[in-house]
Amino acid sequence: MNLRERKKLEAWRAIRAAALRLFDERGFESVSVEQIAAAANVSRATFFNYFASKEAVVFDQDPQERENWQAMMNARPADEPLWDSLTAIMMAFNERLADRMPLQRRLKARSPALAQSTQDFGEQFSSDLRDWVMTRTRGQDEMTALLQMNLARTAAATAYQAWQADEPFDAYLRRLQRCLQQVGAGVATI
Amino acid sequence: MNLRERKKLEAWRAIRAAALRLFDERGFESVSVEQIAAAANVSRATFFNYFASKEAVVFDQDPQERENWQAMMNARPADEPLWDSLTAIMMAFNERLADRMPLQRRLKARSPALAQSTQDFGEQFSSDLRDWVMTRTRGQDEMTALLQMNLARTAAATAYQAWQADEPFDAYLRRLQRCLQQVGAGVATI
DNA sequence: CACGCATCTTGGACGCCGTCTAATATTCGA
DNA sequence: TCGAATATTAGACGGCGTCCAAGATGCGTG
Repeated sequence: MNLRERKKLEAWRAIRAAALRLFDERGFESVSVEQIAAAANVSRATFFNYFASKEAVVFDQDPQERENWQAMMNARPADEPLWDSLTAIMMAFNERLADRMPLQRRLKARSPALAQSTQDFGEQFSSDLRDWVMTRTRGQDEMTALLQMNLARTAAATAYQAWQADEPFDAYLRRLQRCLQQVGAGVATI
Repeated sequence: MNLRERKKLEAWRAIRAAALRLFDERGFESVSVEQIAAAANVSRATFFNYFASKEAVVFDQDPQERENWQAMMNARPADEPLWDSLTAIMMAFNERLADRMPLQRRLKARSPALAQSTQDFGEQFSSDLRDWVMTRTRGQDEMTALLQMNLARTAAATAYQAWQADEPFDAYLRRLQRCLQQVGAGVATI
């Protein structure tokens, strides 16, 4: 790793750390990008060099995390049924969010603007997942593959919605597992 | 209906009509809220009195439409399985979008900012749908109800994603039907 | 009709976001 | 060691979304 690359990663982390600290103290909307930049000892322009928006600093993943999940995807055996791969990938991805998700959730609860934001932890992950699914199922029924991928994401979204304020992160994970199973088994009769 | 209420509806429609026309001519980002307001003969402040954001003017539904789908939801028989109700509601809702969805899609295709926006046609609809589902399944397994609702939305999202640029609206509707059926039947093995 | 009241509209100002450019600083490769 | 590639920065800009106080418009009552 270059000195340049090391510095980049360091700057990225400094900005995000400063931003999350300030957001946690004062709330998302009461902190301006200028204040974040100042706290991280960079200029406002540099902030936007690393993050596309103020919301992105809450949702973007550490650049090194990306390599992790990409490796995880590629490690799935090629002959595994797509849905089994998807559930395994989704569970593993979410387990790794144990430390960041509660904070992100607290911020969302306090700030409507952030909650409304379409952005999500999934943004980058979903993009990579889509690529993986597409190469994994090349030549087969494309829409069904797309559908299964979206179903896996919906399972996560539903478990997240059902996550009560006072519950620990584990409760979310257990619900995610249950949602994935339910979806795989077909719609229940209610 | 009051004169006041009639004027309100009229203003809402004038603003939206002007906005969509301008967006279609010049693209979403090249039209400012000021220009929309001017074209609709209202002030900039009035625009924000009717629409919460520039994106909202693309995605919000006509106030009268809302009564339609609410009536449709409440018309479902109480003893119908939830998933059957959801598929019927989702199909009927989407059929009514025949005229607006192609335009909205064209705008999205031309403007990345709009495409990225988390907003959706579903925004208001989903909120009402959620309320309907919650009262409809009161006392039963809440998470499963939530899950089914989200699955129906995912079916629509997937059909939308698979909608090729040159296809007519009907192709989207047919795919939506197929997605709903597939989800109801359980995940296929790929 | 006349009046006061509620609601809607409007201009103007404000803070902040996100983009851009041109100049400067830093690192890299040779 | 030096030129090329890349990162950082200040500053300016347009536009979005919010706010307020003043004026206009429709409403129910006497």
